[in-house]
Amino acid sequence: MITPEPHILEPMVRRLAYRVSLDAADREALLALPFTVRTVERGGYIVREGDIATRTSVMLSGFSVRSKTVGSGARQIVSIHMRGDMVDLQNSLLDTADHTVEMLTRGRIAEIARNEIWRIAADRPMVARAMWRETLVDGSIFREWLANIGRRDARTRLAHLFCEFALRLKVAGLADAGQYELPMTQEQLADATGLTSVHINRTIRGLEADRFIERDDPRRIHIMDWDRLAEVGDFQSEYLHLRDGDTVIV
Amino acid sequence: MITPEPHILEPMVRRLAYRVSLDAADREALLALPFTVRTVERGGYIVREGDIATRTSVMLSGFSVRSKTVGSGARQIVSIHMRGDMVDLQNSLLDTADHTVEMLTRGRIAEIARNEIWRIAADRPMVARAMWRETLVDGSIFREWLANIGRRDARTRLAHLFCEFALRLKVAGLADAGQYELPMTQEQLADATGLTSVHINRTIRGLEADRFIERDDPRRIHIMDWDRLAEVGDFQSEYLHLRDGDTVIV
DNA sequence: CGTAGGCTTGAAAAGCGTCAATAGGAGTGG
DNA sequence: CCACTCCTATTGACGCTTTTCAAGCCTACG
Repeated sequence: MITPEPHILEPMVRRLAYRVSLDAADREALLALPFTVRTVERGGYIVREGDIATRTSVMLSGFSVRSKTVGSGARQIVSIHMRGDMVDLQNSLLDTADHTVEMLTRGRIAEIARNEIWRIAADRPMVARAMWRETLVDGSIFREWLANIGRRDARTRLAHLFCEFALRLKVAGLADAGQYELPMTQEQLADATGLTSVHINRTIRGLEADRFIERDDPRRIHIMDWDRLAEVGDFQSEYLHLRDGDTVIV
Repeated sequence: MITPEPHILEPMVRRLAYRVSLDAADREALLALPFTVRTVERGGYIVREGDIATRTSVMLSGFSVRSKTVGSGARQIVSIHMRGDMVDLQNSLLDTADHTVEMLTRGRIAEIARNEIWRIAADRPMVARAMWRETLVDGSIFREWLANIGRRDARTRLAHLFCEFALRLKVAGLADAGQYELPMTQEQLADATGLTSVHINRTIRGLEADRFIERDDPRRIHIMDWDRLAEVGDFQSEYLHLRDGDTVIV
């Protein structure tokens, strides 16, 4: 018996169909999009500040971050991307990229020309709707991050990020139970939370000391008790706009 | 001679046509959208967290802010809206609002049913494109705010906000030279920048002492020298995606 | 087996928050 | 028109969270 090879763009279709119902023709049209696959090393760039946007990149594997650099040289990570995310849908209508997208780990991306995206959006209303929805969820996450960085202390901020990670990984099918491998260094966690790596270290160790999480290896997070972690992280999953079953970790 | 009464939705059309070219038919279709006008008092709500989104509100006059409240009770303002902004385009595809929109000043809004927005977007590709672009610019501003709050110190953060305000007011035709009336209290500025009102006060006074700005009345900001303020605020206007002529204050 | 990147920890400093008190102005009711 | 209240702005004193600077350690990898 032969299992048919899954289509490379399958993660994108799965994502778009997550909360908008796409019919067979929609799915077929999506899978028929012309694309090129590229493997990018850890630290490699998908988009650089100032680039002219000509294509959208779909994450197939690995993790990437979108970041901005301020005048002092400090960096702020504004979003984290994983399998299924369409990384540059955001910028497809704007002239030049105002940020950088960089791989956190080695991974593969599928690049789709911008005009192909526009064409399918014009032809297939439900696909347009699904993509539109993705960007709105993105915006919702940006707003939550603003609240997180602007108004929560270090412990809450970090616990919140760990919760978000857990759910998004679960939805992307990349982690199951309450444990996962963090794809970020403590310095990157610092850039994502608006803290310093030293303070991230102390805060992680504090969460560990108080048994919210456990780590065998510095990057492997075990969530001891989802409810407790969500509480200390002031985490409510609504902003991720997930399906009901996906809003908690068992 | 009679000057024809300008149409109430004119500010919205002007905004949408700002960087996407809309033809006469597009404009007509936009102006033909059914709407209801509502005057909202200072402190009144346009959207409340948990509301089910059924309509989009176009700001006709006055100012509003979008905010989220965290567990500790602290509030984070995530965006500021003025004439021409379509406040709820963001949430039109998502189930329930994950934030609140509140008037900073008395003002008028035009409410348009969500399905009307969808209809015109489906019928008129360039209108869809213009609205899509608006939400992308919104996202770009969220990202800049994340960098601002996460990685800049209080003085830079506040100066940056003052610069953004100056340009947006100018583009909306609400302020001309380098001076404007701030529609926000210092406490609201604090909620927008992730600081406290006490520290905002000290920071404003510092900017004043060093002659970046002048104030006769606590709310009236005079920008002494745009280049200096932009420098201290680490402000580069690209993220607002304005037309070339609109990127500086005379 | 040496080097580099990431993690960890200590000590001290700085920026920003908290608490508290005062003052001015706008609106309100008598 | 005055007394009263509420809201906003302002300032001082103090304290705490987070940063900065610095050093040591571990592990992966060439």
